[in-house]
Amino acid sequence: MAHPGPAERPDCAHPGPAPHEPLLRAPTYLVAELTKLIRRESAGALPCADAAGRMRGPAVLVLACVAAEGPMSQRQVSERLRMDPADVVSLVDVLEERGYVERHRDPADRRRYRLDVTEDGRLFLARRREAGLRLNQRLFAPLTPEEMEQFTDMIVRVLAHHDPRFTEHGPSETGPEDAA
Amino acid sequence: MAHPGPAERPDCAHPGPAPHEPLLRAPTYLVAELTKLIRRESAGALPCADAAGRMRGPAVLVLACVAAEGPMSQRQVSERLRMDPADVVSLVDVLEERGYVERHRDPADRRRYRLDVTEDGRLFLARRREAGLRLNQRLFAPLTPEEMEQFTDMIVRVLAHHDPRFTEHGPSETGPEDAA
DNA sequence: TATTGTTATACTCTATAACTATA
DNA sequence: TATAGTTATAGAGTATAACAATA
Repeated sequence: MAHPGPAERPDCAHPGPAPHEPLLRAPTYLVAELTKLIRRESAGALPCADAAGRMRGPAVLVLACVAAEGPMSQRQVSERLRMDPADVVSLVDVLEERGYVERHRDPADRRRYRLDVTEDGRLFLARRREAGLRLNQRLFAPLTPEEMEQFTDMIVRVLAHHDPRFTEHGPSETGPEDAA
Repeated sequence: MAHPGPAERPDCAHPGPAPHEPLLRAPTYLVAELTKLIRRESAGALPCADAAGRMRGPAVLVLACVAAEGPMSQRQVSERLRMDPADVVSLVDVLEERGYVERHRDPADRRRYRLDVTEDGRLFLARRREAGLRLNQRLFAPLTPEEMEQFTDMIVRVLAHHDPRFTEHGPSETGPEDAA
C-alpha cells in the first residue's frame, strides 16, 4: 500500500503523530501514558536477579521498605506500601527464596513475622538503586534538575493530600475534604 | 473513619507515616503511587454507562480518539494510542455494542474498517469529560493552576522525548538518542 | 482484523492460628 | 478456664491491562 494515511481527510496529512488535543492536556491521561513509558523503558534496564524474572517492582518495593525501616511485620509492610496483605505474602516468599529477607516469628506476638533484610538483600538493593538512577536520567532527560525537583515535589503534595503516608509528620487530621 | 493508618507500635522507633526516604524522591515510584491514587479516586467517580461496568479507561480512550480525529481504522487507533491492535478489537466491540461507534468497511480498502462515532457516543463522551474535570479538580487540588500547567507540560516534554506521538508537528526524526 | 492465551498487578473472600479481653 | 472478638498470615479466585502468537 502507498501510505497508511486517512483516505478521505485532506486536512490531516500525516499518518500517526499526536494523540488528539483534549487528551493531551488531561493530567490523568498523561500520567497513564507516563506510566506506560516507564514500563517500556524499565524492561531489561533493571537487574531482576532471578532466572524466573521475578524481583519486579512490588518485590523490590517490599525489600526496600524492610531495608529502610528495619525489621517489621508483613502487616506493617502492607500498610506502609498500601499493598494488599495477601499480595505481600507471595512477594516475601520470593524474597525469602532469593535469600534477601528472612522470616522470623516475633517472640512478642507469635502471629506475626519479623522480616529481616540479609546482606545479599542490601547488595541487590544497592545495585538496583544505581540502575534506577541511570534509568531516571535517561527517562527524564528533558527536565532540568530544578524541574525534576518541582515535579517530584508536586506529586508528593498531591499524594499527601489524599494519603496520610505522604505527610511529613505522620498521619494528620486534615484530609482531602478540606479543599474539596 | 476508616483510615488505614499504620498501627501505633511502641516498640518500633517511628511507627511510620511516610514511606522510607529514598523512595520518596524516586520519580518512578512517585508516578506509580500517583497512578494507584488515580485508580482509587476514579472508582465510581466516572460514568461507566454499562450494566457490566465496561467503558473503562481504554474503551473511553478509543472513543475519544475516534471522536477527535474523525473516521479512522482500528489500526490507526492502535497506532495513535499505542495500544495492541488485538486489544482494540474487543474495545471496539464494546463501543459498537453500546452504539457509540459504528464499523463500516472502508470502500477504498475493504480490509479495514472505518470507525464512526455516533451521536450517543459524543453525548457519553461529553458527560464523561465533565466528570473527568471534576475528578481532576479533586485529585490535583493542592496544585495551583500554574503548577498544573507546568506539571502537564513537563510530562508532555518527557513523553515527546521518547515517543514521536507527542511531538508538536508529527513524527520527527529526532529521538531519545539525541540527548542520551 | 480477529482469536486465543499469557502475564503482572490489584483486589476480594475465606480460613487458620495466635493474640486480647472479659466473665 | 471459657468465651468472644481481633489480628497476622495464607490461599484461592477475580478483574483489568499489556502483550505474544497465530490465523
